[in-house]
Amino acid sequence: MEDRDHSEAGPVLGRAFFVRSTLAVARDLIGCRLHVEPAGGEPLVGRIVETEGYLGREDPASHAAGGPTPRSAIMYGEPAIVYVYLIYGLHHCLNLVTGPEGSAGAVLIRALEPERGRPAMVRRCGPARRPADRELTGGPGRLCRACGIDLAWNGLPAGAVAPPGGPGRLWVSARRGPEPRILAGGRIGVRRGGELPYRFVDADSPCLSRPPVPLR
DNA sequence: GAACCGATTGCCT
DNA sequence: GGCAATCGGTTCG
Repeated sequence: MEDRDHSEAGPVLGRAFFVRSTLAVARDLIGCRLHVEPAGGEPLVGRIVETEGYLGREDPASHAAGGPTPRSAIMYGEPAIVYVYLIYGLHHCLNLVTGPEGSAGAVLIRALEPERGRPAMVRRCGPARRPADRELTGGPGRLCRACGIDLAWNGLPAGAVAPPGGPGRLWVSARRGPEPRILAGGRIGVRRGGELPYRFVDADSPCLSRPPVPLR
């Protein structure tokens, strides 16, 4: 079947998917779909096209480097938990905890292709008239803004029922459709550990925050 | 307590 | 290409 309908969501990915090695999860998330249902808002779906793996204690670029702190403790916990932090006092970044408890791995979701709820994303974007997809969800801060993700989402289990009074719910569904052309390259914006090939992109996506960074 | 910093973005020259 | 914005977390005294 060449023209299958890919609009139907694949199975929801659970603990078994996220408990694997951080880099395997980061790579396999490319082409999967992120579903976000903010409390009282409309459902949003985006195709994941850019991720970065952050290993645990031994990864100098990770918040988990050098042992747990109050902020990074969540990375040392169970996989499939949402880790959100504020960067530069301005932007939020969405991560999913990976690997077995104690390994402190996480995958940063860096870019999406909007598939559902685009008008709501544009509304959160502010006064810009006709933003391109890349301006909406191409970049970790941008995609959080588009989806309404902030610190209130920190600690939420992906796939769980929305807790009363909580920010909403969020989950990831398995890849459907053609196999993406996945490229690995250097991570963006990190001071130490940037030369490691821990960033994964769908090479054919127009929504990447930056082009693939080749490693020499 | 105070100082410093960052897994970013948008606007400036 | 440069750089300011802005604040929670971390570190240091």
